[in-house]
Amino acid sequence: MSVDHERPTGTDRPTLNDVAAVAGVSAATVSRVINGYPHVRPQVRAAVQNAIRQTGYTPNNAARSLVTRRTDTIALVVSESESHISAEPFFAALTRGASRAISATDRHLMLLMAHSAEERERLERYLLGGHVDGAVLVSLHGLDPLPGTLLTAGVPVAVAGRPLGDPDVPYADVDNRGGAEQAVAHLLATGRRQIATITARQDMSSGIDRLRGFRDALQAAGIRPLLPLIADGGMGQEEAQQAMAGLLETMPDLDAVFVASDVMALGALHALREAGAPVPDDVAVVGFDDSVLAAHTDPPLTTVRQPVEELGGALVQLLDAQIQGKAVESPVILPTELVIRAST
Amino acid sequence: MSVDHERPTGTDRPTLNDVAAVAGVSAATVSRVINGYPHVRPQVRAAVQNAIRQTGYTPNNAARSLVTRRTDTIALVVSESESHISAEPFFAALTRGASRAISATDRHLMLLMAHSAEERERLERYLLGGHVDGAVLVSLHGLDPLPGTLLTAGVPVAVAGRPLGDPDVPYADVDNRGGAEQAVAHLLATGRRQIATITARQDMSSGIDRLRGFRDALQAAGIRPLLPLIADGGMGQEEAQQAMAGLLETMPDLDAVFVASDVMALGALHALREAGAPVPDDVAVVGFDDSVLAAHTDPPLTTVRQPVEELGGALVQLLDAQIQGKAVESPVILPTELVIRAST
DNA sequence: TTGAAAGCGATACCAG
DNA sequence: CTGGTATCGCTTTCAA
Repeated sequence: MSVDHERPTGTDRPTLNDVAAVAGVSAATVSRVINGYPHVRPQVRAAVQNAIRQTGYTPNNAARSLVTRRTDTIALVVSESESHISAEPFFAALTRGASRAISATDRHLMLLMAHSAEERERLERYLLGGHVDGAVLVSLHGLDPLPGTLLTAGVPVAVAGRPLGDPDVPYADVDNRGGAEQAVAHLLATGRRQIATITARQDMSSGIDRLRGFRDALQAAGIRPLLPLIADGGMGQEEAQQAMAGLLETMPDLDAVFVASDVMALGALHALREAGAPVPDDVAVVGFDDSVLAAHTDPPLTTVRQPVEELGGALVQLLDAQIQGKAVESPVILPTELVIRAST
Repeated sequence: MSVDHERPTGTDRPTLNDVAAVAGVSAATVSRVINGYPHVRPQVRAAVQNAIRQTGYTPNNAARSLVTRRTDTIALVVSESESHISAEPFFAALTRGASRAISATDRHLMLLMAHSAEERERLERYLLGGHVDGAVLVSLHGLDPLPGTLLTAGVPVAVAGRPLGDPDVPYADVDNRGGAEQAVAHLLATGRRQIATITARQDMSSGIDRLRGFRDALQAAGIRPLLPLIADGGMGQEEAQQAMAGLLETMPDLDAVFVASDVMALGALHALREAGAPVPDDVAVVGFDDSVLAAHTDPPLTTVRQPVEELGGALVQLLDAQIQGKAVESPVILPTELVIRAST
């Protein structure tokens, strides 16, 4: 209960030597106990563990990392521009999954967001500086050179979502193509034939793959998707709403639409309501993501659920393999699942 | 392009000495340049900066931290149980705000989530172990002793949301009470008089404060809120829906309801639709949060916007003050704003 | 099985 | 204004 001489911040934390003194052994032995080195007499081990408890010792990460050259830290890198409102649930779930996997291996999660070009540069320097044992990269845009740069510098990398550029970088993704196929198959199974799609931006693999799945499913059913049935929905709800309105005008006998995201599907629902086309009686609607929105739209939205949290875990495993020098089996593609609600 | 002898992870990064050698100065001088120490000749400074660029040098954090006893790292601590879907946008926005503020001071953000009691303990040890310069605590439950523990151990702490326990811990919060008052004032201004509320769980300050604001506003208007007009909405949409149904039964001449969150307000809207009570003609509804949902409900929801991203920034500032030994002005209460839509 | 001692890379004090 | 050097706390040979 000494009150005077309070140092700024826990200056007086016990060190390895303090523990060693209490246990009556050398610092080296304490270190061995802490790191689970096998050849230590049980008695000594016990004594050391006692001393650790008594002193309330915690290893100093900096000192440890200085000599081991490990940081026990994994970076999760998020580009700011992606943190659109609609992407937040995705980001949150991915983070949760990654966090869980990271703590399971007794490491820590550093969250790196670039809010500007300048920070983007700082971020790159940091990652190259050996401050983390690996990096999960989320939401790369177009042909971002970052993964390649890191890999050649020897920094383990795992990318969320199929990267558009280098196909050799380890990545994990949800089965966007398969999900789209499921959605279309479901529409076909319920008797729809004039099926349109509203696509998301085609500069991300998810957008591309969902469109591809759409096409594949129709082709497999012997239907050639008509070009006018493919509308660019941009990213947001409003754009999708306009796209839907456009589709209705061009193709009045349309009976179903597969929309590349739930938020966009919401826009489509609005357009359909305005046009007086009942859902699902006139037009069936399928979204993608199974976001919170989906259960709450009117009518509730049939959509494709993607295992985002698992994706986070898979990405960490991809890093783990690289760190441990094991064979990396990339890509990891996680299955999606159709969630049927009232809109179809 | 040497392929053999690939060391595990960038083992051969340049050090301070390498830079010093290239620049033809001592390591001490290089250090001074890096840390912006003023008394260095411009020429020398330039030479050093050149050498840094040439060598691609990045300071080794571990080594630096070992001697400075700073980590340049701020922890963001999230209790797992809070990461309900409905809380995700809050969490995402807070993180973004904190991240921005943290990088502004050239530090890094460590994201710590406790997924179990065991991990919760590990987390506490970690924080106490001096591995971070400060911790932002999100979503404390009830009377969590963590902030107190950390503070007495000399670890700077900032809590998101008014903590129920120790009132002396530095915290920042949005003006839940004021927001509720605004909401009720708006209802009163539009002629409503039979105003009910559906509260959120009363084990978090946000729930308590929103109810308090509701009461205060009515009292200020000379209306004594009738007890039957206060219904416990628990947390979720379903519970709120039931609560709304109950309210309608007890108080059939109700003309407005203030609901403690948007998700819960959605439940209320459902109940009202089922009861055949048009919104806002029969009953006006106000939510809280201005979440993504709010703009998309039917009708779009009047709600209270809270500056969550700013909250994240404020929390970091609170830590900053403590780290720098300046006076900490806590609490910081950020203003809320009424967003009027079609539900009122 | 254990101890002694040499660093890991950067900072900061003390000379000069 | 700049250089030499002790030091931070821990891991890891090398000997014993």
